[in-house]
Parts: sequence; structure tokens; C-alpha cells
Amino acid sequence: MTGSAVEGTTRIQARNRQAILEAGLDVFSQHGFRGATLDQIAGEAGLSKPNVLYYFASKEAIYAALLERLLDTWLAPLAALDPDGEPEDEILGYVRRKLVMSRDYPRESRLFANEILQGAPRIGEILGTDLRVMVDDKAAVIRGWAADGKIADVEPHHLIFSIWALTQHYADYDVQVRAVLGGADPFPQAEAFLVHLYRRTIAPGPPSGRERT
Amino acid sequence: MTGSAVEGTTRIQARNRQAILEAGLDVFSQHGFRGATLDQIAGEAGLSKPNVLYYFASKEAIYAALLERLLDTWLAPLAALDPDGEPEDEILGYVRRKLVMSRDYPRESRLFANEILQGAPRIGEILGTDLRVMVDDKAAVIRGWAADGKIADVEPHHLIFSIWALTQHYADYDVQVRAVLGGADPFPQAEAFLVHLYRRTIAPGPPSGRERT
DNA sequence: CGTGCCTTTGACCGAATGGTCAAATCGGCA
DNA sequence: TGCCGATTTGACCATTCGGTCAAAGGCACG
Repeated sequence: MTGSAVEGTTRIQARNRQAILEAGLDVFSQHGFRGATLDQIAGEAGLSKPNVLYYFASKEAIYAALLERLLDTWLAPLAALDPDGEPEDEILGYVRRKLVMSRDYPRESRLFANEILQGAPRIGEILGTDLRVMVDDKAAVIRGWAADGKIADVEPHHLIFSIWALTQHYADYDVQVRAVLGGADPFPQAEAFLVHLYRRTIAPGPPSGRERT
Repeated sequence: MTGSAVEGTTRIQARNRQAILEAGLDVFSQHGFRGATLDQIAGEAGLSKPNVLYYFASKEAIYAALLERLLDTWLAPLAALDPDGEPEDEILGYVRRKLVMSRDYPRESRLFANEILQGAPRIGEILGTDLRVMVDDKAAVIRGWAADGKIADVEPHHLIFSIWALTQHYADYDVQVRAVLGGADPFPQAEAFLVHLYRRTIAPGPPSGRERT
């Protein structure tokens, strides 16, 4: 062995754990926790079922590991929203980062969607505490921008929800989007549309599009 | 028996079939097809498992019946978009109708979401044919409005996607929305926000919010 | 009140599920 | 090369799964 006795992470351990998580992400994101089977995960990872359980104590443990790894990176784009930046740049930057995540990590988005659809039994508490704190924090920033007249007076929470909904839609409903559009890559057009939509939505001015005479 | 020999739908048949579909909607919308179990559906419907299979040939048949019943009503709001109406009224009306459906039929929205997340194995073909035809049709209408300068020049397909994403988000991610917002009913604020967003997005004028000098 | 069909269910089946365990194999180091 | 822990697996287990079936129960009508 190479590593020390305390830090017991062999090369082969890292590789197999990674393969299991990769396979688990595939299966869980498509069928949810209850719909996924260990045999399927093992098969996709190229390991036998007992071998999978040698690296993870249970099906639940694989799922938990995936969720934990996900939550870390999932909120990073929102955390990067800078209170001292230019409002429009900050919000459009957030939209772009989230859209790129939907394009590059669609399975992670679907895994999250599945967990929420099931009622968030495992991450419900985190949603009501950690997530809520961060969203409230960023919402306050956005509210400040609105109060200063730098952007339109929109409800910040729903603005954030809308960014989640619009960007994750291109990951979660990818099959539907491509079925309707045909074969072409939806993301370039999606980005152009979302930039238009958010420039218009947050531009300072009267609350509605029907301009006053 | 009361009904004729040909029209064999007893009162009790209608009641039990309805109870099974109701229970199936609950379970399938939460756990997806593979994650749902007949025992759970039977228990929730107040019937024994063999009795459930007396009314539906298989688990698959219950799921199929739900999907078929869903597809009929799911696209009705889009079909109601009137090419001869006032563009802003038509689009905002569509948004409102879809939002009401998310509020009143969240389980149906989640059932649909689950099917799409699984890769739409059962309705994939419909998406690429019937749905696509209808969306293309409505997209042409919207494109015409844009060409006439009645609304902004937005890509119509992505405009429709955005309406789906924003409205269904309040059904599919209801748990998350409520966890972040607290106990209050999100829908009144959601409607106000969406009306603002779409008024701004489709208002005629320059493509972006950064006004020219 | 009895007959015939609709409805319900207990018992059961084979397959798949998550998980266990002891034994076999592997891989690196002395 | 031989050793020892890390790794892998075949066999197995209890439970749950979707589904079957024959028998029992219920209901409306003559």
C-alpha cells in the first residue's frame, strides 16, 4: 500500500467509488431513489453487487453521498452573486452560470428534481434552513438594488425561483425540449432568449410593460 | 344491474376505478413508475391488491390510463391561445391558465415531470408528433405577432418553454418554494411576478433592456 | 328467496429486491 | 517468493415485487 494507515484511500478505492457514484447518478437521476436498483447501479459501474456494497454500506448511502456532493456545488452560482457588482451583470451572470450547469450537469439537475418531487424527504430540512438563509440573503441584496432604482421593483424570491425554473428546465425537460425543437442544440437560442427576458424583466422603470402615455 | 349489457359501467365500477386512479396519481407522481408499488396504490385506494388488478390489468395499465387522461387536459390551455386575440392578453391568459393548473393540479404536473425525467419512454413519440405540431402552430402565430410589431421579437418556442418552466415550477418544486418562502401561499405573488415578467418580455420595442442613447 | 353475475379476497407463485457472509483472489511490499 | 491486508465474488437469505387463481361474498332482479 502507498497511503498512510490513517488516510486509507487507495487508488483502486478512489476509482471504484467514483465509478459507483457515476453509475448511481445515472440511475437515480432517471428513476428516483425507489425506482433505482443496486443491480442496475452495479452493472453500470462494472462491479458485482456485493462489491458495490463493499464500498458503500447501502443503496441509501450511495444516494446520500450523491446528494451531499451535489448540494455543495449546486448553490455555488448563487453564492457567487456579488452585492457590490453591477446589478444587471450580476443577475445575467447568475442566469448564465445556471444555464451552463444545466447544459454540463443535467443528471445532477434531474437528481435534484427527483428528490424534490418525492417531497425532499432527505434534504427538506436543509432547504428550510441553509438554502433559505442564502436565498433570503441574496433576496435582500436584490431588494436593495430595486430600492436604489437600479433595477425594476420585482419580488426577489420569485426572481430567483424564475432563474432556477428557466435554467433547470433545459436539463430536467431536455427530452421534451428536443422533441419539440428537433435535433438542434437548444442552448444557444435558450441563452439569447433568457438574456432578453431578464434584461427586460429587471430593467428599471414602471412596473409593467404597458407604458404610460 | 341497471345499465345495459353493452354499456357495462356500474356505479361501483366507476367509483373504484376512480379511487384507483386517484391513488395511482398520488403514488406515481411522487415516486415515478418504477418507484411506485401496487400495494401502496391498493392501500391508498382502500382496496386489496387483487381487487385493484380486477379493475386494471396491470400496474402499467393504471399508469397508462393516468397519462392518457393527463395529456388530454394538459395541452388545453395552449390550444386555447387565440390567433385573433390581443397578443398580450392571449399570452398572459395562457400564463395565468397554466399557473392555475399548477396550483389546482400539482400532482398531474409532477406525474408529467416524472415521466419526462425518466426519458419519456411512454409519451416520447407523442411529444415529437402531436405536441410538436401544436407548438409549431402556436409558435407561428407568435412569430406573426412579432413580425407585425405587436410584440417583441422573441423566439416563440423558447417563449412557450419559459411559460411551461415558470408555471410548472410552482407545482413540481412546491416543497422547495414553500421551504424558502415559509408558510405563506406563493401563488398570488407568483402571478404578480409572472405578469410583470411577461409584460416586460413581450412588450414591443428594442430587443434588449439596455436602451439606446 | 333463489339464481346468476359482479365483486372481493386469501393463498399462493416466480422473480427481483436489498443485503450478508465466508471463501477465494489479488496486489504490493519485504 | 511468500506474506497479509485489500478486494472480489458465488451462494445465500428474508422480504417485497407484480401478478394469478379458485373460492367466497354480495347484490339486483325475477
